[in-house]
Amino acid sequence: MKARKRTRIEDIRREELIRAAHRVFLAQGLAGLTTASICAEAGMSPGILAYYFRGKEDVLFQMVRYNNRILMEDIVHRMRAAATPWDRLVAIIEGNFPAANYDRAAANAWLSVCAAASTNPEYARLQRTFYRRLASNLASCLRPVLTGDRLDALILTIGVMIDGLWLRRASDDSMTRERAVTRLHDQIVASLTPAELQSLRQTPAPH
Amino acid sequence: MKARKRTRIEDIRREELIRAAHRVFLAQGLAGLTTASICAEAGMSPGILAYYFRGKEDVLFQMVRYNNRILMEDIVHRMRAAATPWDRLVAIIEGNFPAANYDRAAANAWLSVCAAASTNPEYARLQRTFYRRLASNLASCLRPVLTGDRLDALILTIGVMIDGLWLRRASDDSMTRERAVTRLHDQIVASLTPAELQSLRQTPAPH
DNA sequence: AAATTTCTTGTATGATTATACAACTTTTTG
DNA sequence: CAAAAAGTTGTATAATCATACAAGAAATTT
Repeated sequence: MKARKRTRIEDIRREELIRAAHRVFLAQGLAGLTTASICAEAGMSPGILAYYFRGKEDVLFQMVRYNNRILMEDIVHRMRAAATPWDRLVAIIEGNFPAANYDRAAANAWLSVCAAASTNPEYARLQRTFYRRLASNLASCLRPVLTGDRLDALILTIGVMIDGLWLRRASDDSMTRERAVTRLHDQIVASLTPAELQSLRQTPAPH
Repeated sequence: MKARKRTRIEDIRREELIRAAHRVFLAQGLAGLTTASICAEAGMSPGILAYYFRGKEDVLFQMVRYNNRILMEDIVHRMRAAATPWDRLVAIIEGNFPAANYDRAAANAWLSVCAAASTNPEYARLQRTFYRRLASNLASCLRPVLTGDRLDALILTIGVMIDGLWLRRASDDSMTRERAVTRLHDQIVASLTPAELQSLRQTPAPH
């Protein structure tokens, strides 16, 4: 009983703080995240952070994990609702450009994590995990029609273009979500033969 | 005589400081750039910076302009040495992945500027100028065989992939320069018909 | 309800860092 | 060479911010 209750409150506060950090993150990137700004967003006193976390870095890291997790869960959810491999592919693309979020601020947030990954091995590991999952999701859609080098190549191109389109968003307001999704969409269509494409659109999705 | 001499020393110091800032930048990204680190790298006292610049932001901004300028000059130089439009295209690609520089640190540097662009309109303007020049260089290679939407689409894909491949480099050491260049190269080949490709390889470069 | 544990607050401390500036040195001018 | 101007130094100052912590409030236990 004692251990249960303590654990529950601890978990609640930790999650509140992580979610508050995440809101600040999406609005201002890693640079806007100060101990004070996180606690203020959560409606708590600045001292509380040290009580529930080892320090600011601890919150930041868990917040980025949280960010990647909800992104990935959303994508998996979209994929489950898709009937064909092609629809699953579209689900991945649209999930990587959330309608409510494709803006300068979110681009900044994403880029600041990528920049951190080049310095901090823990963040780099997180990013690689994210890319591995993306690659695995893409492979599950494309394997019916592609194998070997062509499969690897298209997976890399798609992943790289997703990042590149986010990066472009950081400085170019004319890069709308629609433009990004369409460009990626068309590029994939152009990378497949009509027969391959038709096969993706007709075969039902696996399990 | 008086004005000449003063201007000369001013220009020398300014350039020394900008170049010093650029070395720190390539090694540590924008985050590593403190007034002290710049001046130490230049072998000067920390106070000197305020004498020749309005402040730290002033140096940083001019340093990024310097960075973009030498990058673009290198690309133009490579393009001049190319005989066919195809070779000019390869020159652009290779110029965007300088052999000596495609590493984690440089990726961090580049990303930190892109992240800054999402917050700071001046940096955003700089980036857009850079992309516009890249697009114009690509167009000069591709216009012999492509027009309209297909031209625009390929230009966007190439630009976006360059950035995406840099971004991937930040967290993935297995993303070598060769892999990046090859992927981009192959993607362009796959986006053109054999006839278009042959035309690019045979037609001599304009002027 | 008293004692104890858990939780929360606000502030103090120390580190980092941009900037201003007074003092000093070197170069230029007359 | 003396005076003035230009260039350079090192430090003082003030701002920002992460972290530690003492003190107090709330909840739980006995």
